[in-house]
This record gives sequence, C-alpha cells and structure tokens, in this order.
Amino acid sequence: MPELPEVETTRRGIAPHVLHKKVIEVRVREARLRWPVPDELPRRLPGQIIEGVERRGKYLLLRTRAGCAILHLGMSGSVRILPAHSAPRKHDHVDIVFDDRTCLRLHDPRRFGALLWTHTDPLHHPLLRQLGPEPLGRALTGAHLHRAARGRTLAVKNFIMDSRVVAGVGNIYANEALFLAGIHPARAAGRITEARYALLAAAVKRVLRAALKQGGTTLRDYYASDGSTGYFQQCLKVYGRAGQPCTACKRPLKLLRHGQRSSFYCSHCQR
DNA sequence: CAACGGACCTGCCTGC
DNA sequence: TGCAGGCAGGTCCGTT
Repeated sequence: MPELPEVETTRRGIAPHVLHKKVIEVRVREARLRWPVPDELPRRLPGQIIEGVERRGKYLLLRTRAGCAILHLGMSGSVRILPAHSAPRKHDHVDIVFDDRTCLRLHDPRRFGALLWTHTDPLHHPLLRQLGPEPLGRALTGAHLHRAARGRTLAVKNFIMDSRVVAGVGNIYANEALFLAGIHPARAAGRITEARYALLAAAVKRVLRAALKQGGTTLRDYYASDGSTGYFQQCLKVYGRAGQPCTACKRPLKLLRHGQRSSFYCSHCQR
C-alpha cells in the first residue's frame, strides 16, 4: 500500500491521535522486521510524550524529548489507532500504547517495514541522511533532476526512483509521472533535456498531489477495517494497464520488466 | 563510482 | 481441491 501519498495520509490520520500523548508501553510481538526492532524502543519510549509526527520521504518520525522512533511501512505495512486491549490479528507486530488506553498498532505481513529508534537527529540517521529533496517541496525542479542526471546512463525510471535523487517516488508514481511528462521509462537519464525534466518534476508533483487528495477520502474510514481498496486506481493512466488502450492515443499500453519492477508506458506518447 | 541482481517476507492470483 | 509458480506498492547490500 504505502507510497508517499499513503504515508502522508497515514501521518495525517494518526497525528491527532498520538500528538502530546504519553507512551506507557511498547509491546513487540514480532521483532523481525527489515531490521530487528531494537530493545531501546520498549526501553526508552515509555514515559515519553509524542511531540511531533513528521514524514521524510516514506519514513514516519515520532519525535520525543528522549529520541525519535523511525517507522517505514515497506511494501505491506500499515498502522491503526485501536483500543489498547483489542485483540491483535495475525501480523500485528508492534503496539505503542498510550496513557489514554489507545495504541498505535503496526501491521506488516511481509515484514519489509522497519521500526527503529534514534536518540540523535533522525534526519542524520543513515537511512535518512542520503535522501534527496521532498518531491512536493520547492527543491524538486527540472534543474535539480537535470543536474543529478548528468552523465548517467541508467533508465530514467530507475533514476527517479532513486531516493538520493528525490525522496519517496515509488514504482506506481514513477510510471504515472513519466506518462504525464511524455518520457519513455527506459530512456537514459543523462540524455534528457532540462526542459523535459521540468515537465517531469511538475508531473511528479501533480500525480502525488492528486493521489494525496484521494488519500483524504480514506482518512474518513480510517478506523474501518482495512481501507485497502483501490481508491486511487481509477486515476491511474498506465500502472497495471498493460494491453489496455492509452487514455491519450488509444493504442495498447506496453509492459517492460526490468529486474523485478514493471514499467507500464505508451510507446507512442512516451519517447 | 555506476549498475545490476539478490535478499528480505507473506499473500494472492493463475494455471495445471 | 491442491499445488507450483509468478507477482506485488521498498530499498539495502554485495558483486561485478
């Protein structure tokens, strides 16, 4: 589920429920996530007040005076706010329990997610330090992409999915943005003009903002069971639509598989 | 340094 | 119905 718009939707969804609350307990039922959940988490977090709920790329940050919990949802992670006593389902790996008897519960079947603890500035953490600009911020421009791509031969789709280039653009939105910008996903990153990169930067922002708007609708039923319906699927122009007609030219969309990742594109509209 | 493949996992879908 | 195989929204790491 979690691409950047969903991570931001999650942040907005949980913030009112956890901000200024005191943690009284951390229950770790399964510590084997992407990295083991560190002992510091159940040791240091209880007694702390959540003073900030932030996002950097696809990482969620729960700030306290003593340190910061760093949460990444991986491919299959999600969090919910629940009564602290409610029975955990399968794959409910961690609860952060608050003094009002609610808890933030992490659910992650594939366990590609991560929950870490740092007592220093989380933005300096090895996982966050190298992240490129926020895609929705001012720093993501055509000039930035053009400069970062200089001399690089990798496919532009891999290039914009590199978190050092721009933080948090996953496979779905990379495909969508390239379609909107009319750029072929396999084109060498270093062989794209600054003007076209300006179109791409704008397309990334447009598609993320649109998805974020849709995410707003899932917020309402945030407590409802899973919320994992395909709410933005209707908006997707290329992702998952191989063989179906291009929304612009009606020719069938193509599928390219590079490594494990699929690229969906229109060979007529994208060059 | 750049580029690629493998690794980490479970669940779901398809086809035999 | 069962089972094997392929696929999935991420991203780090080791090897070329």
